[in-house]
Amino acid sequence: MLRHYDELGLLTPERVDPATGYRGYGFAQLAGLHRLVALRDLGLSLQQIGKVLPENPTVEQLRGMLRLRRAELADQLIDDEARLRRVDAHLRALDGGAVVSNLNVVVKTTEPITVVEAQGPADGFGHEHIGPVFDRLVPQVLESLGEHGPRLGMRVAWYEEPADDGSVVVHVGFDIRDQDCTPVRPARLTTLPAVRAATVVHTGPMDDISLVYEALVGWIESSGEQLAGRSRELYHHHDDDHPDQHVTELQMPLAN
Amino acid sequence: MLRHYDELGLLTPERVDPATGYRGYGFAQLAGLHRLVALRDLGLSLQQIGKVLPENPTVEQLRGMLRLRRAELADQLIDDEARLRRVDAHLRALDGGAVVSNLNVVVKTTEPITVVEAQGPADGFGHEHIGPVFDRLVPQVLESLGEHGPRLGMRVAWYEEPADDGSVVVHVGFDIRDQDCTPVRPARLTTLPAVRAATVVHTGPMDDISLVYEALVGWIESSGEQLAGRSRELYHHHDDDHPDQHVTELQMPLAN
DNA sequence: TTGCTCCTCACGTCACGTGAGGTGGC
DNA sequence: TTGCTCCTCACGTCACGTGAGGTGGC
Repeated sequence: MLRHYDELGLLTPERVDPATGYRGYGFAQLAGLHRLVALRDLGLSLQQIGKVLPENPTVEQLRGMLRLRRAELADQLIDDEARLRRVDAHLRALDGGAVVSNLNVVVKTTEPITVVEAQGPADGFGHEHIGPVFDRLVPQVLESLGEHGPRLGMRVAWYEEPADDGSVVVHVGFDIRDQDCTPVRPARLTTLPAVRAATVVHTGPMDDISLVYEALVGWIESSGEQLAGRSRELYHHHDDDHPDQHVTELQMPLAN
Repeated sequence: MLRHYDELGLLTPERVDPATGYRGYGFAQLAGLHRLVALRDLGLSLQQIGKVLPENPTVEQLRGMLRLRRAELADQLIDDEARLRRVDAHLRALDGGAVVSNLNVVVKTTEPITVVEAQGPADGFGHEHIGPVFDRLVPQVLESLGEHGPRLGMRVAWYEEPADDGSVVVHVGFDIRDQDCTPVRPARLTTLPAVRAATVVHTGPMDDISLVYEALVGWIESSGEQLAGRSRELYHHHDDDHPDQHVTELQMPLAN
């Protein structure tokens, strides 16, 4: 440690034997070392310490550095508390005998997505209700673009708040990246904003998706997070001939 | 990031172009990447992740790994909270217009010290009371060792709880490291146990020491720590001809 | 022919810890 | 002569990020 501090010029030995190179420290240096260690124990980097150690700095400089450090520590505490709750959420999910493959919930901030979309009502959330509505809406979107439409990317779906009778308004669209596009009639352009969301990637047929929904909702509750807004489904890869290879991402927006 | 994971064998591309070396990933790999990222976000190392990623591990293994991580995180939270309080204590000391040179309080666990010591009463804590008692006790210790005593190290002093009239029992001794020694009569062998303590190094005459005491007590209070046991004074370097070069360390034991 | 994307090294980050190989004074 | 302490490189840690220099396909 002392060799390291010598090398960085933070604590130069009082004397160095010219023949052997032995470092010799004086009693007067103990206070300097002590201060160095004190600052290091606050989590300051040696570079920062180097700035305030020798040229005795103003109280204002010290205060500024400590305030900065205070803010960093406070942020880190918040992050680590959230991390701890996420670990707990995974542990509880394991104890609950996870139905869906576990340990794959990621909290992330999504990118905004611009989609051409159409909407329509369904009688409920079940696959049997939603599937036919998709089959009706998707052609609507494609037709709205005419001959020279943009190249369509990933399919995306989301749902409005369900009515009292359980019916929901379904939205289906396609990512168009940054291409220009002016869809007609029922179809329209929508930009899904960036959100912080709990996300899961589901591989397999859509029949299972309700289990994934349940698991994700349970995970969010036990992680101390709060749902804020409607879920999104991203169809990264859907080949109708191989439903077991479907790759779907579920995103549930979180408060904050 | 993907290159790094490929190199570590955590996520091998589905296909690599033999001519160009271009990495190609399949949709089926998205779930694996997602799980990897999920585990990384919990703060697990890539090495740990490597152990549970491919060979699908038992729930017990996963639970063990998460429990371990949980404990690490909890410890880290406690440490960081204490660190934050220390930063705050320094900030408050700065605002209070620190009398003694600041930012040099270190919380550390001391080594045990074995000393030959003698004790005697003083009328109070002031330098004027303590000084003469030292002058009387030190020769007592030296005489107790006879001709071939151990080589004496650093001088150490500590104090018993003061009586109602303000008088205190003063202890003075010398570090004998690991040498054997059988002192006679009033002097005796004492081992000061290892303690967690808030410590300050004071450079200069002992007249100032009461200010250092005050500052240290204030710092401890505002750092959220608690005093536990009597202070110690370590006289690292005392040359009577140069009192301004005295190097004294003050140690105040803390709870925990 | 010009961009563009992706490739492979190789080095930097942060605060040391840990050998390897060597040496002066007891 | 044998230990002992201290010395100087040099490399490893951890998860990538960042150039430098190069290349195949549009």
